[in-house]
Amino acid sequence: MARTKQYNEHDVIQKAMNLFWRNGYETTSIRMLEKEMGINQFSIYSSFGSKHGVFVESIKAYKVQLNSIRHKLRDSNSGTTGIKQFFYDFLEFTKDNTSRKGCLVCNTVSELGNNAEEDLMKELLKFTEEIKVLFINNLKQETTKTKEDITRESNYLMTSMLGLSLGSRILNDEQLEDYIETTFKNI
Amino acid sequence: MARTKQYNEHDVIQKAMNLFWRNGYETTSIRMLEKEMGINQFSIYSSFGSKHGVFVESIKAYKVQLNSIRHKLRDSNSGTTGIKQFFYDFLEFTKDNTSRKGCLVCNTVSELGNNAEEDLMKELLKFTEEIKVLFINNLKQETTKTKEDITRESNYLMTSMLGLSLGSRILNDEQLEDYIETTFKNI
DNA sequence: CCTATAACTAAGCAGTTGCTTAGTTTAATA
DNA sequence: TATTAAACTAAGCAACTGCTTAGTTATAGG
Repeated sequence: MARTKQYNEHDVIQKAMNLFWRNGYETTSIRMLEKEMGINQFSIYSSFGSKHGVFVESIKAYKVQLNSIRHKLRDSNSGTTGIKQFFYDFLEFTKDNTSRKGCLVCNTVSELGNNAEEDLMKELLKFTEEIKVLFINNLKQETTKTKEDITRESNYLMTSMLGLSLGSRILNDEQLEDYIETTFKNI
Repeated sequence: MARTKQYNEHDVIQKAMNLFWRNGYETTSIRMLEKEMGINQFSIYSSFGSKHGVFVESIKAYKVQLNSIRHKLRDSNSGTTGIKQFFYDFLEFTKDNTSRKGCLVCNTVSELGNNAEEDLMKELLKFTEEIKVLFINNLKQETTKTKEDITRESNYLMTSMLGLSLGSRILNDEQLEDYIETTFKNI
């Protein structure tokens, strides 16, 4: 016996996520979110509780969006070739007009660092671990690799992704290709 | 015929730099700088003009501080071995008690991204290019490498440093060692 | 010892931050 | 159709932002 919401929570979080992705957490104000999400502050707070709450939901939405390339990696059966393709897929994924905006999770880890709330940081690092597990599974497809190789190379690849994320924001296509091609010469 | 400054501009910038390094640019407020630098806002503004001005001077101070390991790389004559040592030296350089705080330049590029003032971003990217030149000079010491190898691998190493910077803030020593060792396996 | 001038203090500026709340509108149900 | 509870609007809150300025203090040179 009451009014119905005039917005869809999923839709407005998608818009919030894109704003956070472009600007980072701190630089994105509630007023900016209001405009981008197209709803009043009251609605933001009644749906998500706080700016932090909007961000947590945005991170969840980001993970879902990343599933397109994550599942491709999960389902690939070509060892390191599949991982290399994931690196290239990621570059496509982060494209934003002329430039790239990196990985939202990596950007956030970098921006908030030790100042991030513990729960949030835990969630962000869990995400990087999940990617690493996918790397491990693909590395296992390479029959020549020992257990030690796989541990070492998965740490290598995960950290390389951090470099690719920041690199994607400031380097040109040629430099990025050099990076990816050489990265996979070592494994 | 007037009073003398009660502080040394070099000293207070050193303190400001450490605060920016730990917290990032946006999170560091003038009030925090006041406390850390031990001088009044008036003095900050009369010496450096603006918060941005304090930051620019802090970046300069950072570069000087990095000279300790940068000159070691410049003067090394052992090809990729010298570069690998630079990676390890960097880890030592960024140590802050138990954790590491990454590279101030990389952190800033990541935080400010496209929102950075053009001059500042130019200065930051110039810095990464300078490091790349040192990599190139060391790669040239490897007589087997072609010109194309050197271009490709210098782009690779420069981007790998970005990964090391962010990685240093969130990974443990074992993971970082895995990363560095694999990075230099085939180059 | 004066005096002029720069260094300094601390209060205050307008604008922004995340968040709240009093009052109004809407629509599903009785 | 009337009721009622949630959705909504917009004004406002205290705390903070970068920065300024009126007024005080200290000191190098005359």
